[in-house]
Amino acid sequence: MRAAIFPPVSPMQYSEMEQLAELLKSIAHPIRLKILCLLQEKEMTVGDIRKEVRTTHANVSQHLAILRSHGIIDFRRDANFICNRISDGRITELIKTMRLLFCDREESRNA
Amino acid sequence: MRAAIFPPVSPMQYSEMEQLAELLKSIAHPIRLKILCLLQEKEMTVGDIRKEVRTTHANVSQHLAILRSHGIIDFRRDANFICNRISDGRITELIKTMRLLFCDREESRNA
DNA sequence: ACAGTTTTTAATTTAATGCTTAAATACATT
DNA sequence: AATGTATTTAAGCATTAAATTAAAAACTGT
Repeated sequence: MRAAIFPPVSPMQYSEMEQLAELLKSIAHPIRLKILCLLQEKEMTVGDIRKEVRTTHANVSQHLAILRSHGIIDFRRDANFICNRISDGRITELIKTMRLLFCDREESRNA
Repeated sequence: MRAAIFPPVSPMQYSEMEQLAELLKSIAHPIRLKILCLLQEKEMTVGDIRKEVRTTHANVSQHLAILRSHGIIDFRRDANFICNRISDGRITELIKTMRLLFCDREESRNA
């Protein structure tokens, strides 16, 4: 396999590492990860999500707030309902990559 | 843009989400992220890493232990030096993807 | 304006993380 | 075996994160 498919990656300033770590922390939770996977398919309300996740409405709402505060998701209001959706395409890509690397069977495990 | 470049991704069991969240948590720290970026290039000792990171030897060692306990890195002994290196190719891929998505300038920001 | 949804906020408790310091272990050299 | 260097471990403390519960907002329909 060739070495230079990817362009040279940028340096790694500490501030960049801090920002990236912040972002990763915000998605490094089983419920938030699940929420992001669900939102890949369609927009969903707190209630919709709660059905898939086995916790309280309040808790789902808190997790959504965390994702929102990091600009990862977005919402629109429809009457009483708040429809949440992914707002940063990079997150969609990242989730896809992670699922390919770590959730699919026995693949791409070598350097 | 086409929808089906990627093969269908696997389901999302809660246990899988938990595992993945664990893994993400272990890399979601600025120092550990920096360590992983450094180890992309070459193997390094605690001392080598400490020069790049501005913290104590003990602290670097603790962060390395966390990465080791998740099977992300590996080491070999050379006299009293311990040379650390990445042991899971999927992590290399993940780091590369993240740097492309989030550290390079102004790119790939749209869905 | 009142009752019925849906969602958010706040307060509390509990658990997990991260850093610092100091002491211990592992190996090499003399 | 004694000293020196590299690394790890352990204890203590401070900070942050997560879940639960209860109360408050935001909106709809009557």
